[in-house]
Amino acid sequence: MSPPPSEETCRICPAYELGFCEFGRGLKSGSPSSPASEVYQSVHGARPREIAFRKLHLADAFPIVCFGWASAFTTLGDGQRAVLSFLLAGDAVSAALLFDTALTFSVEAITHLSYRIFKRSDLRRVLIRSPELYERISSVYIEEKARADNLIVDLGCCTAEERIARLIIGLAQRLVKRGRANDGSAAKAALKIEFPLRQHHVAQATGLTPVHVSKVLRGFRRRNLIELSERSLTILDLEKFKGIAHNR
Amino acid sequence: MSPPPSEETCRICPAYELGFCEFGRGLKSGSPSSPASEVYQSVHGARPREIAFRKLHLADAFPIVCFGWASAFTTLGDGQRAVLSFLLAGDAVSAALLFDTALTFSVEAITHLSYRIFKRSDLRRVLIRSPELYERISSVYIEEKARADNLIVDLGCCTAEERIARLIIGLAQRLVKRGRANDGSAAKAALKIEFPLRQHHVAQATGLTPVHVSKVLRGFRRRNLIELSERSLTILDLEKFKGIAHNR
DNA sequence: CGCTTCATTGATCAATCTCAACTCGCGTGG
DNA sequence: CCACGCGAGTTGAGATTGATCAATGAAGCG
Repeated sequence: MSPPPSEETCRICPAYELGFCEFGRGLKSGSPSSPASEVYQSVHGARPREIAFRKLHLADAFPIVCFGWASAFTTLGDGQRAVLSFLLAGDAVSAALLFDTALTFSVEAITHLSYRIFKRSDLRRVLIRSPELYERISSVYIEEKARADNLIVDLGCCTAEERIARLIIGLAQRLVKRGRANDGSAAKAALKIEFPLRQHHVAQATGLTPVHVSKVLRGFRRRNLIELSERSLTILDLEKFKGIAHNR
Repeated sequence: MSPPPSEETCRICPAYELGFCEFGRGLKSGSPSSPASEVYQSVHGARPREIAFRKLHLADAFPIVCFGWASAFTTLGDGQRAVLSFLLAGDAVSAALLFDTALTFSVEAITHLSYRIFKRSDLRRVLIRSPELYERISSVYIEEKARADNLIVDLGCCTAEERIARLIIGLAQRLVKRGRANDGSAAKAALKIEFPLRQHHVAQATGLTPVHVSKVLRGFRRRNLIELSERSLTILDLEKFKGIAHNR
């Protein structure tokens, strides 16, 4: 069932020409000693709905997403899933994997996915010598933690509308930062992004029911706040939409 | 209003005799070069309800709690608070402070609090040379992140009863691990811990209303699951109580 | 002694869930 | 080519959880 790891999927990786990927860019250009050559890395792929990594045990690997979307989730006793975060191209699967072999969650491909696996042991060795890489990894950790804390606040304090709006805006901002969507500042009002998430993904990430997600999204559409079709989403009125997300 | 930093509060720190504190133990004993002496650290205190650290900007500091309980929280636009975690003696305030100067949340003392502030720049320098310290800091990060992820799952999937039970059990386990409460394995059934949290703390940490927390706790007491008085909490039937927490 | 914080309790309200039925599109096997 | 099943989304009715509002009492503290 699992597809052969293919070089091909990785050629369409948006960061292919930059080096390894978003993350690995620093390895290639930055430091004088060019530590990139010391860090073994291999390419892998996964199809939609395939589990790329299972919770626990993951040997000497530090994987980074190069193309596609994935969800990091845990399964509860009754089979219910909780999504901890969505992984986009350029995201490390987990900063914790630099320090520990055990992954604390599972990863499922949402779209076709391609990722590279670096060797943790190599990476750690290089990390000590390369201040630039050290900074890069620090910022991976910091952003990861900040997003987790943010989600805690959302789940603890926000209504369904707010949670969903914040999720969407958060994803949009991450895409904009990576140049995968044009900032609303130019077109002012509208902001269009790819959006391969199903409603059940949104539900699992916001702690809501798929049924309720459907109703809230329909509400957004009826109020002409967003447009949603063909796996892409347009925020029609960015200001007003942010207003919903930042109510409190 | 802020109390003078007092050496005295720190003398009753349970880890006082071990070195600096739970965390600093490794600095003193482990490495041959005894890097402890290189790391500047100062002692501080805070009274109940005092804000020990405010969100953003915190210079060259890496603080560690030596005595007491504190809450790490963020304030929303409307003044509402969300508690991200409770800090116990031996906890670093935030692993992120090793990498970045900005604290992403505020910290309020719940009980009388004493903490030590290490210099991040010193710590980082030592960190590179000392594998033991490196491991220690790694585990701080990993546990911090695991707890955050865990809370996300709780808030996303659990009922009020489950959330509160899980919070209590989580705190009990942390105290047991530090030898601040005797594991239920001996006494089998009951487990008594210090519990300085007010119901509004529990509410902010579980995303519930203080009113509802009161009702749930009363329910626990009426069913003889817990006993709660004088700032201490006893889990009367650990098995049954865990059953409530692990329903899903 | 009076103020503030904390906890409790009941009545009512609102947000979200649950259940169920239905549609649509798509891929598969006959 | 068609029938079928499956996953995804929609919609409505009713149930439930937890929020809100309000009143009260107890405890701690200056």
